[in-house]
Amino acid sequence: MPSASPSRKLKSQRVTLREIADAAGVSIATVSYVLNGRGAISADTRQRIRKVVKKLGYRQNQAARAMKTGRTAIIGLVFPNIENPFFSSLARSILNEAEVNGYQTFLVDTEGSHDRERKVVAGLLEHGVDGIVWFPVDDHDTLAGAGVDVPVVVLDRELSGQDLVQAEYYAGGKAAADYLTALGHRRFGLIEGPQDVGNARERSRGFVDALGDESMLAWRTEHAYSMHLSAEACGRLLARDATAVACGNDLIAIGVLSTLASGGVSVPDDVSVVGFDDISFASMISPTLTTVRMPFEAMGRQAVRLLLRRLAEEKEGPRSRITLGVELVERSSTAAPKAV
Amino acid sequence: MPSASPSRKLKSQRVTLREIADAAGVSIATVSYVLNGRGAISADTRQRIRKVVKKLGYRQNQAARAMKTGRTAIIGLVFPNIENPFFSSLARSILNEAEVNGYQTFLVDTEGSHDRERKVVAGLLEHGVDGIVWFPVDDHDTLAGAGVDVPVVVLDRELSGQDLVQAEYYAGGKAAADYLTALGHRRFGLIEGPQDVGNARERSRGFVDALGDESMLAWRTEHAYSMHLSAEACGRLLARDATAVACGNDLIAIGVLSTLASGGVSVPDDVSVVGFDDISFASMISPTLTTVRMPFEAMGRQAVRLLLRRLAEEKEGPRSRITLGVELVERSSTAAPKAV
DNA sequence: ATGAAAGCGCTAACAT
DNA sequence: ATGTTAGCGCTTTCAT
Repeated sequence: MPSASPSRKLKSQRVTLREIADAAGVSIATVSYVLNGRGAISADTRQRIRKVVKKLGYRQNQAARAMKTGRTAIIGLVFPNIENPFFSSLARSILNEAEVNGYQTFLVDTEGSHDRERKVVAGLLEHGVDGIVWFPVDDHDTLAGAGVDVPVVVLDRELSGQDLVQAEYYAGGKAAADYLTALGHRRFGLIEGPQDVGNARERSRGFVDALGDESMLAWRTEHAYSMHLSAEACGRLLARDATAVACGNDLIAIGVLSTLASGGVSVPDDVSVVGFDDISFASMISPTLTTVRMPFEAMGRQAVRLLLRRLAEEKEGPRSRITLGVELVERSSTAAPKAV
Repeated sequence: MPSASPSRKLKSQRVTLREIADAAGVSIATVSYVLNGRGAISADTRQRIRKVVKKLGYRQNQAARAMKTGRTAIIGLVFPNIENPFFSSLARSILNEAEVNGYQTFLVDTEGSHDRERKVVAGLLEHGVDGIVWFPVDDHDTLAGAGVDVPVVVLDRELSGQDLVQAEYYAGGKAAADYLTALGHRRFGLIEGPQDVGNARERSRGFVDALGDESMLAWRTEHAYSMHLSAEACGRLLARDATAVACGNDLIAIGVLSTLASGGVSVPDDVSVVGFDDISFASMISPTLTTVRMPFEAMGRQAVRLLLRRLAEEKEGPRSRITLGVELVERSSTAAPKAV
């Protein structure tokens, strides 16, 4: 055996419970108690320990803690694309609410891929996340049967059997239509978001239903998952056979504004444009965009709270569905149509 | 003692090494070896174990692993505001590079506060992150003396003694000026980003230096951390005493475009506008924005790689500084000035 | 009011 | 080629 070296300490420079206990002349149990506010510890020892903790710069080792408690105080956030301002706004509010509740958040980007959804969630599970907030790529439940054994809250998608937080898409579409018809518009164009997800379909449905008279819809086209408008959409737009165009989301609307501008069509004089979401850019561009505001802040907050509630109590029990209100924000991309 | 109950299993439903070992008729060490590709295990047992692992849906427990190895395979990402597209682009590339290397990422938003920088980093450290990628609020090193005992890579800020990844701000400013003068412009306006951070100062300095002749700078004003332009900037802009205006970043440029549009000033016919960063919106708005492209992808990748290199080898050693090139992207917000 | 001690699930020396 | 075993740092039950 090697000679017993007097100098140890070569290992981890991180201060442990043991060292605190020694320095304070108590047992590690006692230190643990005061750190976690458990047990009955005299004010005296409590103070002494607190002092040592501070002096030595002790930090709890959450990994060790997790091994005993089975809880990591980590949640996973699974998003399709954080570069999209819609998602980053939502992510921000989730991050914030998680932190307020003492949770760290793993953020993973699925890049719109089902395969990646499975893969990244597996990684999350290895790290023992206590729960997951998931914004699925589309309405497909890629996690079904993937052995996810922690609570999951789904955002904005329609997956059966999952806790859900969403917004009033249908009402939002309706609000846009009502607003436009109240302004006097009678000939509409509609550029929908990708119709493979329920919320985009609902937005469209709300809009079209509210129009009532089908003949008022001059044209309707779907926008693919890409930055720029389709040739069809551009043609429709510049043909000017509608006095107002509704867009499935603000990104589309910004593309529309851009196309219209380069085509020499004036907004809102020649045509009105309304978006959906109210991403931060909607109020920064020119003209500022009339749009239907998504409750980002509230959605993120509710999603985290719902998750934490599952963690704390009702592991089982009926699925919750929280639906939050939307609101039309009037800006300068809309106006009454010019008199014919 | 309670009667030995035949049914155990009430505890953790998560499959452990032990269970795999039992099912495969080997020791847990052997399983550990094949899982980690260590030791010399016969192809036969290896296969048998792999099969059992799959069948039982085993997942490594990273927390337990971390306790032994002292490595969590987690990095922390500390950002001022992920809602800002500049940051979300950078975040995305970091997230991606981390994952490629087998790391999970804690994302925390400091909301531009020094206090929060300290606070969130403490949280990160409790969870044992192996390293941190930090985009400081400004050039102030709030973490100095905070007892951060893991490698840190700083983005885009000038903090002494830290590993650093940044871009050629000065050259970018210069590129904008050179481009504009080559077009024939001689009267410039400059709206700088907040000058309390070095990179904004460098952008301005590069621009002004390249002008050479001071008299060519008709006016110059600073943009505060807020969404909209100052009254001063608006006045300057609409006074039209410059044929081209350079902006400290794209967000400012978008505000400028918007102000100009509502003031009836045509871009680029009446005045040219150039931004900085090339956030995704720069090419979506109208007119599309001429700007200096930041190498988001490369910066994120390099930052993570630098961090991992520190983790793997040179714990000590001289600080690295990686500076990445920028590039002017010509779009439709700039043109030669109208003949006088 | 405080302490002793049993693990949580894993890795890696060391033994065989 | 494979098994035994000692912890990693913590929480918590049970004693005292």
